[in-house]
Amino acid sequence: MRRQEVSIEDIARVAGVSHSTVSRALRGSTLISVDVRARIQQLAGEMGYTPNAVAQSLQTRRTSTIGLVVTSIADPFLGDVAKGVEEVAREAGFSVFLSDSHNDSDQEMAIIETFHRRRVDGILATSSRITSEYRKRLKHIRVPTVLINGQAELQDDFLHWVSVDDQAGAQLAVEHLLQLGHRSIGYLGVSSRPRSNQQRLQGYRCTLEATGILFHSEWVAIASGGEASYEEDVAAGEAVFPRLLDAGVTAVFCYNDMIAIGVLRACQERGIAVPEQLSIVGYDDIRMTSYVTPALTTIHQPKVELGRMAAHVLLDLLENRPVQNHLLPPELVLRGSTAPLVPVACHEKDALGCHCERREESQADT
Amino acid sequence: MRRQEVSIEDIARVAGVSHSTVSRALRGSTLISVDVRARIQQLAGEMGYTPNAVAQSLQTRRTSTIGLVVTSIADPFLGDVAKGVEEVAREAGFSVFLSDSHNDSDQEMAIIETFHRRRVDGILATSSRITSEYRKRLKHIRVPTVLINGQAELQDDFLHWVSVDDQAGAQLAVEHLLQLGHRSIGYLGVSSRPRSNQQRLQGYRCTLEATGILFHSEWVAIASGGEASYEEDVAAGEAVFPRLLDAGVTAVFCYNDMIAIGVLRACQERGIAVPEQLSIVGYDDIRMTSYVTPALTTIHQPKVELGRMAAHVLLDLLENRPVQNHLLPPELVLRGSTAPLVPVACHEKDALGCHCERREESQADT
DNA sequence: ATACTTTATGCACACGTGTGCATAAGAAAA
DNA sequence: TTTTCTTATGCACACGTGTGCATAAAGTAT
Repeated sequence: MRRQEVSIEDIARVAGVSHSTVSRALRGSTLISVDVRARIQQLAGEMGYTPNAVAQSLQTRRTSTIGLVVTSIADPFLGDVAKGVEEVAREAGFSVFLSDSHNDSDQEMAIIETFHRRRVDGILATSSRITSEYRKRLKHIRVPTVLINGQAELQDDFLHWVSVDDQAGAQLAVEHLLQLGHRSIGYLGVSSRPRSNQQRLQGYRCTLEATGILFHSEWVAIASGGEASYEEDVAAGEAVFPRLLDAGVTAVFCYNDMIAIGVLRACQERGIAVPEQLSIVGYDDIRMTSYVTPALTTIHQPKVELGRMAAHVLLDLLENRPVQNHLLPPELVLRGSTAPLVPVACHEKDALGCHCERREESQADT
Repeated sequence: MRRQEVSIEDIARVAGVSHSTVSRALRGSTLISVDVRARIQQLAGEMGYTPNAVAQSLQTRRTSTIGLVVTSIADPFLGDVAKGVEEVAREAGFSVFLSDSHNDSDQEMAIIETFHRRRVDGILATSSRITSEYRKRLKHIRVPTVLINGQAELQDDFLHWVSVDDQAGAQLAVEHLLQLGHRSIGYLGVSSRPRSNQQRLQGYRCTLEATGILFHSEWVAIASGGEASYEEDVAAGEAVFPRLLDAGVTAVFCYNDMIAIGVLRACQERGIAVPEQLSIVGYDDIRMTSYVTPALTTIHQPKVELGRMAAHVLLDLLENRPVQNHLLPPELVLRGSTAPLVPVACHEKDALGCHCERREESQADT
């Protein structure tokens, strides 16, 4: 039923030569005389020859293929990363296997196993939480691997990585809020992505302390979520935020943009004006941040660049070029969810101050 | 450097049998005696054997691999579709090659060529604009192909497809607006995705005419965009909307959610209250629609389901099962961007009517 | 004991491509 | 003409796996 593909053997038969000659001619070997070479190449075109990459892979022991594991391809953050990866890979003649782990370690290991079975030349994993047996297995199969924004501490020399500097990002966020005059700044984190959460919390804490502000544990709340989905993050932000509010913060730095949107919602429900009464800083700079009201001030992660960089490191690794890990700098993006702190004695800024009194009335529905 | 993988030949040597016996034992063939079978399977585990899928593919002439072409993996719509595809594929033991065409026909053809070279068992293409030479080539290489929300008219019997019913979606949108009392309803479309735009326009027009409303060409505006990116759509909506406004529409049905957000922005700039003064309906139901203000009423496309369904059709095709194309039903999702038309003489609905007076004040910042 | 069936295994080839080595053909040198 | 060197080509094997067929071993029926 399925049409038989034409092989170099078929071309050889028609041209009256051996398959070796055809193979060499098609690869442009100078061993073959120019006229024969030209004739065979033309013939290949006419006969509609398409090289069989599977056979080539078996022979050369290289598949020109990389595996990309993501925690969720429906996550726009990872969509951007994947775009960068695919772009660089394709340019270098590589194809990309994509697989979605649902942020589950077991599934991720199964995916790695499949990739290994398919003899991918290298593996890229995003936001991966690498367990110890996982690491052992990776070490055993010896497939070059690069982690993107990895969620594990890495001391092994066989695992490479490219990440955005979480601590620096947190510092940018907190410094921005400090500069606006805020002194009671909360942090709203998550437990489902332990490492980056830890890093951002660390950056938050250090920056505060460097300014001489004592660390208040009640200013920090960690939402214990499951598999890190979109809707979950919003709900988590919405649910956990009141705790920080009770602690009296005037600004919140959120683990990511979706959490921040959750906080934004909680504020809308309670009639808290953003940014007049509360400043909010998100993290990631997903597209949505430009379109919510108010638009979110956030920390930009270079997502596509992250993917590109990781792919480059992996390709270098495959060519046995020297490589090094990369820590990319995040950037502060100013939008509309942050504003200067209104002084307690508000004699000069009465236009803003008037919001404070009617905090509890502007609530109606639900 | 790279460790040598263990092959069935290696296992055979250790077990003192031939590689054929190992091959059969590992595949659970009853030709091999139970004890030998068990011993070999155990041995394979101990030696860390991982079957070489490349060699298997060469032999069986099946790669258990499908190629997925998307116009942009950074588009959250396609991210969802990809998720559905990957899910079903993996469950069936298939791996997915992902490639991004940037909505460019030439690149898409190049990708198809690569997929063919890699001998994928089947191809899935999303939102693809299939040119005639493209179709010819697909027909020639005879790789089973399923189109997802394809942008071309299809009469060939070798091309299969799964789509969401655009015309029905448009009908839902327009009927909803009619029910709210609107009679001057605009359509804001795009030229970069001709087929679905045409279908939605058609549904819009038919529904209006079925209600006895004449078609006004000045109620329709088509934004002529380039490669269909996110930001472009918003800008297009924002730029083109004034034309419809001048035509006097009280409601707009938009080609997609991003266009609708563009319209929303234009309204904010001009101090037009949504939904009190203008109703807006989007299309796609991307996640963002829940988080903008007001939240967008829109037409939901079952994105993940679309991917799942397409993958199922493709798998059926590969198993030579009878298949049929699918037209999935869209759904209307009611949110906050649509409201009843305020009657010209507004004596009964004064709660809404009062908004009309302060149209021009509610604007402050740039 | 012989002939026939059943069971378990190996041999050899196939899938399509790449490449080291031998060699035939032709050219150049003696 | 013979020898040597160059150039172009084919032979044969390799990559790792699956499978039709032959066959050895063991069991069963005559």
